[in-house]
Amino acid sequence: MSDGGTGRAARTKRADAQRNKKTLLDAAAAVFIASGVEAPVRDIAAEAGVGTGTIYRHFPTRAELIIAVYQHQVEACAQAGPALLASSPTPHTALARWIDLFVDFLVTKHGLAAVLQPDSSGFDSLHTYFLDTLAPVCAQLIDAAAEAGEVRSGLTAYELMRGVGNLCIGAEHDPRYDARRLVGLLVEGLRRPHDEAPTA
Amino acid sequence: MSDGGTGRAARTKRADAQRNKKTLLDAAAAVFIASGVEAPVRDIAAEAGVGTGTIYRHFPTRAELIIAVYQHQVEACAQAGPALLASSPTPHTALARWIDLFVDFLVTKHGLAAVLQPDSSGFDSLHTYFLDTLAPVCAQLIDAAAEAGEVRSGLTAYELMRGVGNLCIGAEHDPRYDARRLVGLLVEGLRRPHDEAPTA
DNA sequence: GACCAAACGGAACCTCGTTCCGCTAACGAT
DNA sequence: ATCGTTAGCGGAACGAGGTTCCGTTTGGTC
Repeated sequence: MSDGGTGRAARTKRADAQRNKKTLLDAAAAVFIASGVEAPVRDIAAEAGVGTGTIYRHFPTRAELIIAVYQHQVEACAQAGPALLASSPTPHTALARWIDLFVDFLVTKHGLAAVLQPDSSGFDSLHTYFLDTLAPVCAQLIDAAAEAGEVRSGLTAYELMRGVGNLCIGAEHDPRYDARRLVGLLVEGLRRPHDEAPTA
Repeated sequence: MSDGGTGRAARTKRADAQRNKKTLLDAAAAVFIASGVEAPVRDIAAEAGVGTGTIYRHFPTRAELIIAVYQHQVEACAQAGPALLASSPTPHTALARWIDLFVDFLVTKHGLAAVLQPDSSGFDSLHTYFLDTLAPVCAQLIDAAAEAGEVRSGLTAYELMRGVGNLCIGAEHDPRYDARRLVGLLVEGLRRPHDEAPTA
């Protein structure tokens, strides 16, 4: 077989390529922390000590690089959903806590929220990845809360995720704007008034 | 005196300059409707049939042009505040209606909301203009509602405006995302629970 | 050690905001 | 009506950013 010595099943990447990919991810993470997610690709290349072409060989687009950098955290957030549902007193509390997690994540990554929207000039893949990963989890929490009669119905998980994401935009450099508080209000508004009839 | 014939008090602009300014505003408005607020300056220049330099003579920056185009509507929105307060059954209702007005405005202008954030690469003036114009009105409505004991305290008009603006981002090309609904939820969350003590 | 495709680096390209500057023509003075 | 001044104009040029291209380097194989 043409399987490389290191190799698992199929075609293994060349050693320097693997090394570069990791170097790039580390460099990108560092630059994102230092300069925000909107940092120029060239800066990341410089930090990693590679040419710009190398970045594009590994990540077809800036958005893919961002996805790769945050993938683990997004997945961790997704996995926290069921756990919170199990450990929280009520589903609405679980939902609120889970959203807090998400907000903390977004708010601490400079500029990430801003780039989460569809058609943000080629950032569709980012938007899609985040939403595809997290919306199902969110839906599960919403459904649980709805079944418990704690929230109004009619709001989709997609909408809620987008709303929360939007509220987090620009929170990082503006001391006058507290995204957490607004998200809290939104989640509070989601709560079904006691006099309102359940849908189910 | 060096006062022009047409002139009011001081130096009057040349006739062609005034004409071009109006042409530019019209062209910009048309292009914004057709292609969104993010349309390239060159497109606007082309639509108006002038060179790009001409745009910059009249509007030092893209943001200033956008401000000029929407100035009337923003001011109309600001003026609607007191009127709504007078004509609505309760201050919270007035606030909700006024915010609806603002949301309708934002949602119908493709991409406007997205450009309303601070440091959106040189769009600070836009952010400042919108907030300076509308936040005081919003504050008046919030205060009235707070005095009536209808809303929680602690949220600034600035924060609310930014939150609402953020929620409107990207609402225009995404049928799955209804900004109005989310803003409605937010305003609902603002309502003070009946069992909560007033602050004042 | 030689060969070859995978990977690399970075110049080049495109778009977009903004600036610069030589030319045009509006307008007040005569 | 003509002239001179200069506001105003057009669009080339610049810089920044994402992405592509291609000649060169190099890891892996025989």
